[in-house]
Amino acid sequence: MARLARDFYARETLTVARDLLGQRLVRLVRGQELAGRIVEVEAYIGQGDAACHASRGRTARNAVMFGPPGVAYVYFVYGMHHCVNAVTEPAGRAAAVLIRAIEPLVGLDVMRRNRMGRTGVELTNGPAKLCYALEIERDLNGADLVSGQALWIERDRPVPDADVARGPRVGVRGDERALTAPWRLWVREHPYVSRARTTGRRM
DNA sequence: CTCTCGATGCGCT
DNA sequence: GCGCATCGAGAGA
Repeated sequence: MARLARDFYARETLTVARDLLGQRLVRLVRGQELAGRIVEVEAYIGQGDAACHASRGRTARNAVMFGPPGVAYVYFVYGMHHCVNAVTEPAGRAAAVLIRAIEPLVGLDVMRRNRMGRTGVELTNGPAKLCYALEIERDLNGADLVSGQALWIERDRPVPDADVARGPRVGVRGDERALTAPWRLWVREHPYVSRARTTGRRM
């Protein structure tokens, strides 16, 4: 399967987010391939987006968002979890797509071990869960998804418009626009989409 | 099923 | 010090 190229990521973030649905996230670890189909994403769009880590300017943590597209932005949050993004738009514009859920396709036995014996949707139905399953940690921050040998995205099965659902992002803080913008995209009715919490979530 | 709450590291104010 | 782009255990219904 063909890897997504640099120009795929260089486009407008919402377009990239929408087109990432259905594609295959691949991780190579200890010679073993782990892969899953992307079924839920969120767009974080530049310094004007109050929920985007880059909204208050460039720092050591968010630096890769300001760089070239097609690079992994991995961050550590809540003192124990990692989340992974694909950097979008031309260098200088800080934006990225958070990968929130995948459907496991390859290496389920390894993912199960990485998830302490959990199975089914619990393997990868959340942004931190999928990072545990695929062994994605901060050493992959800045990894090149286009030419790297540890993490990349392949073209798989595009999702038709009729199957794409949209809504507000999960767990974000910020201004009214950040809380209400429908920049979370997912595959409608897909079982691996993360559980939308009814509390602790602001809209 | 729903909801609450604690864990825990670190970048930023 | 504060507050997180979260998760999972535990309680209650």
